[in-house]
Amino acid sequence: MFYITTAIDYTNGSPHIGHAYEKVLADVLARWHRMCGEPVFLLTGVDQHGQKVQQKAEEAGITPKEYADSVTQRFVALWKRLGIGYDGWAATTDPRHEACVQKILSDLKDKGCLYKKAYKGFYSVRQEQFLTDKERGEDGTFGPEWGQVIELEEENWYFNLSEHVAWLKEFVLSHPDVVTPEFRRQDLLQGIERAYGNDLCISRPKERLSWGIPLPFDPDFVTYVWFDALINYVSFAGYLAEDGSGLPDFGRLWPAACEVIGKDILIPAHGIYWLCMLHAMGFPDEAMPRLLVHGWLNIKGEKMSKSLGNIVDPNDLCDAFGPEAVRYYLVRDTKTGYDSDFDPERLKMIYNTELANDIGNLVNRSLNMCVRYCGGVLTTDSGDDALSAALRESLASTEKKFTELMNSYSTSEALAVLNAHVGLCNSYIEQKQPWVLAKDEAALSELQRVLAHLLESCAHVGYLIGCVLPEASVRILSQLQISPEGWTPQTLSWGVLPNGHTVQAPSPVFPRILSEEEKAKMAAKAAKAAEKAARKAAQQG
RNA sequence: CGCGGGAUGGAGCAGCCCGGUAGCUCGUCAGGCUCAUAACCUGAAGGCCGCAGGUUCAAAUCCUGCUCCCGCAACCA
Repeated sequence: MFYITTAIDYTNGSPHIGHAYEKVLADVLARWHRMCGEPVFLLTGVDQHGQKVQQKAEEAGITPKEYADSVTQRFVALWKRLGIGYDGWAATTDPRHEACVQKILSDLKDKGCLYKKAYKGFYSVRQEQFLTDKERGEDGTFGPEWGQVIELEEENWYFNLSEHVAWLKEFVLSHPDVVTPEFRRQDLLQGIERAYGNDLCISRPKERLSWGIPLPFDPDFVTYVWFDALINYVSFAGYLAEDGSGLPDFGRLWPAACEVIGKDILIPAHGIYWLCMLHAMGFPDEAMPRLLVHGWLNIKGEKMSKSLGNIVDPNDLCDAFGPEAVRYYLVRDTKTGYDSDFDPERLKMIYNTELANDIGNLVNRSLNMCVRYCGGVLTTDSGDDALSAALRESLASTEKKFTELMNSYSTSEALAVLNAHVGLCNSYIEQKQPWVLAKDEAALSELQRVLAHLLESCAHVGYLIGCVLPEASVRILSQLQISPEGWTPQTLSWGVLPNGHTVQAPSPVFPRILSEEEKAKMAAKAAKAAEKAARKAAQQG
């Protein structure tokens, strides 16, 4: 079972391109493993509790639940549009989740992992949070942004995090694959060093924050959002679920093969809190999840933020380029684990070159020649030659590399490898010149062989790209008149298109996206080329 | 010396771990082709691989020092 999760998004604002990247990445990986024949469960959702949601709701004059639900709708709509095929939806206001959180809290309290303690410190009334020395200005005072600052003493519940840190360090040291990429694991090890001696406050007094899950053993408090949110990975996998809850069988899913998160929430949330929580709950080392940490999409080298006003709405991109172009761009132009620079011009460039010009055009020209020269009928038993053999070898090694790269989350490199085979096919066409072969009856078998090699390649590429572009994959395969039912990347081998197979006339799978200006430029270029050709023809006679 | 990431032809990146003609995509220029989505193929120009030292027969690659950019430093994907 490949159980993959994403971070659940906080419902205090609209989804942006960064949210979309994480979900697309997870969806691509899920689709890949599903293609490979593994049972897959993709869980995503929303984190609906917490102070910011409560505040936003108050500003809007509605209840926190109403506010969270309205934002949730925007996420759901975007995931639908982007084709995120999730199997479970983790909304933290789901009563089944709340019940699970409360059970876990009770269990931890029974085990002696939780205690109540008074904390005294400076508190900002306006920001509703305790302040530490970090918030002090250079002169040692708290700045005006905090408003009225008072000294406050407050009781809260704490999780004995510090008692699990030694275990955590040992665990992370002895399990190199717990965090991908490796340099993030090093970050985590450093973060762990800073975690010694500090326990985690897991409650908020109700008079300050009412929008949360009440502590089962102390109704004056609600659960701290992270403690609530992290549990989604097990609660929606069926942990401690009632019979008939409709949740999956926990034993089948857990541990998560891949929890996809952003670099900002590795430390301390996932890398420290979450793993220690699981350890406290009694999960053994073998039942710890694996974390895949992705980077950020920056905008022109700058961090995306509301204050800079450079937030990119994925819906606008879908309007302009289509959801699948957005999907392809996100996993193609981002090296998994690292930051990348978001640029709509690059999105368009990559779409036009790799999808429209390379793959799309290859499918189009191959099908067209088959229909035009052979009535759309494929002949696969027409001899062999060195170039064709090389093409078959390229395809086989491409599939092997693609598989390895996808299994190690390297989506960008995997797509590059696939594209390289497409390039070879286009080069093969130039060398074979099927339009010349078609004029020579004696060359019929070679023509048939060339077309068979091209269409077979199109079928394989069209199939494999399905984990990134499910709709385009269907369009390609349906033009090839073939269904990938029963195929897996591991068993895919030469000959999926049988002798005598018939294909249909093509229509562009990836129409080019050009502005009026670019179209004019293209036209000028074409006119120049035509003029030159005419001049040459005149010279020759 | 807080920590980490990065600095490679016009742009974006790979190569660095395991030293030995500097590679890819886009762009530019020239040629070819005409089956195709004004697409495709071939070739060329363009880089003293951030700076300065060192090790070596040989360094983008190893070592030392320095400069600059970006992020993190307990709750923004």
